[in-house]
Amino acid sequence: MPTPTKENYLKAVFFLSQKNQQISITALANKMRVSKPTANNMVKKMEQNNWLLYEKYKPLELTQAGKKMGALIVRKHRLAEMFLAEVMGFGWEEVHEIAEEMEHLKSHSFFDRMDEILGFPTIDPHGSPIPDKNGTIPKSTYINLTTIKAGEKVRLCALLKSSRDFLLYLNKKKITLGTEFKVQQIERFDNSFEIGLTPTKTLVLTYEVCKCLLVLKL
Amino acid sequence: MPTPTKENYLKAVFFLSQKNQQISITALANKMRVSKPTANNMVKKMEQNNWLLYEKYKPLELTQAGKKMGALIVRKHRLAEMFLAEVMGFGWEEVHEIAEEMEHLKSHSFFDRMDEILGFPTIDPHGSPIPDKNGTIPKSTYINLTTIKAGEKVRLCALLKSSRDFLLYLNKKKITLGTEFKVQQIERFDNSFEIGLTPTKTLVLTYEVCKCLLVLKL
DNA sequence: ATAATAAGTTAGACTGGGCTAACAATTTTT
DNA sequence: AAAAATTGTTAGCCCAGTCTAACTTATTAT
Repeated sequence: MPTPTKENYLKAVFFLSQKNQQISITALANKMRVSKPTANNMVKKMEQNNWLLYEKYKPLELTQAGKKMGALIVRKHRLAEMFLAEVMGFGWEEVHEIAEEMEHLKSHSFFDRMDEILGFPTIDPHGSPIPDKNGTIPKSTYINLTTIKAGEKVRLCALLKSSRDFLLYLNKKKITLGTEFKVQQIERFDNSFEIGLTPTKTLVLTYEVCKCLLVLKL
Repeated sequence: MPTPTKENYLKAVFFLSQKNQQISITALANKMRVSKPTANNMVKKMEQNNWLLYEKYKPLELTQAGKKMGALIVRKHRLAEMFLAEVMGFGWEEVHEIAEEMEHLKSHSFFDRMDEILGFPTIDPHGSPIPDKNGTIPKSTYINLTTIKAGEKVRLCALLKSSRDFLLYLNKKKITLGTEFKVQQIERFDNSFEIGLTPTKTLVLTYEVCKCLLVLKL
């Protein structure tokens, strides 16, 4: 039985390996906010657990078993988030922190029941995919708002960032998943986007914000 | 922040002090299934945390703070059980094990929301009282089935034991909280109770079983 | 009152998860 | 190619939570 601590390391490697293909011990230490020797030490244990492969000065690489375990932890996290939002009425800015604790619960039936109650959801409240029971992650076809040309209409489908501040910003602007809008103009100087939510309501989004929004063209 | 381990020790002392007024280190060690030195060691730490008072060879005594903390863990446990049963549809024989994990979650808002959704329940699925937010436990007025005389009618209100086997036994006999019945006869030899659930359906309960049933006279 | 039993304690060891300080190995920069 | 910066490792320490073996102190029984 992996401890919550080990699960968190595994999750960290899992997420890092989804973006940076190169994961160093140092990167892991930074992500986990521990010292390098601590990360080093843990990597050796994870290797013994057969979760990953590691050779000195080479990038960490998850094994198949490691990838699956990582995905299953993410599954628990996202199912919990969805349950908290949909069934318990929490806001999308509140669910992450609670799910961070819940993802370490061992009871399978608890998560299975949540899954069932939710109708086997495929995305969490931030639009992130929920891995299935085998650890397979549905491939998303969403595209980044920054790739959209002026004049096009889109629907917001997911976020690349789910920090509390960002989510509260979106709340303030009344932007939720499913919100549809038209890119009216893209400012040359700063790459900011002027978007039209309704015929009368327009909004300016900085490039920083746009980078975090995943949409589908309508 | 107390660790789950410390919380479990506290809970153990809390429960033992509700029955046996005399709680020894040995009793705690047995309850926690650890060695005596381990229990001894932990008691010293709990003393430093101001959860209890202890003098060599004298019984452990919880402080006010310790009692409150213990009650609040029990509160989390029982709220969770109630939520699992009422909202998520788990059977009363399934909830304990899951709640055993959930009681260590730190998120206050999570438990507050459960409480709200459940309509601020005062008992859990086994009829045990749910301590309030101050750690106060509603005093129950239920009486033991064994004190009932033949001929009286009662309603089952709580259980003194919630082991899986016992709960499955009650399921099989179709006995739930709220079930009403009449004590038809008490057998001299073995103190077994013959009870009438409906005019046509009677059942024999051993004394062992009766000891675990708390009822109200009708 | 003494012997037997039970309860509590001490000492020393182990694992998991952390740390710092110092050093070694590899890359990068110049 | 040499110097500088980065990355990884070792050694030694810490705390939490656990153990066993051996010992001390009470309690109970005779």
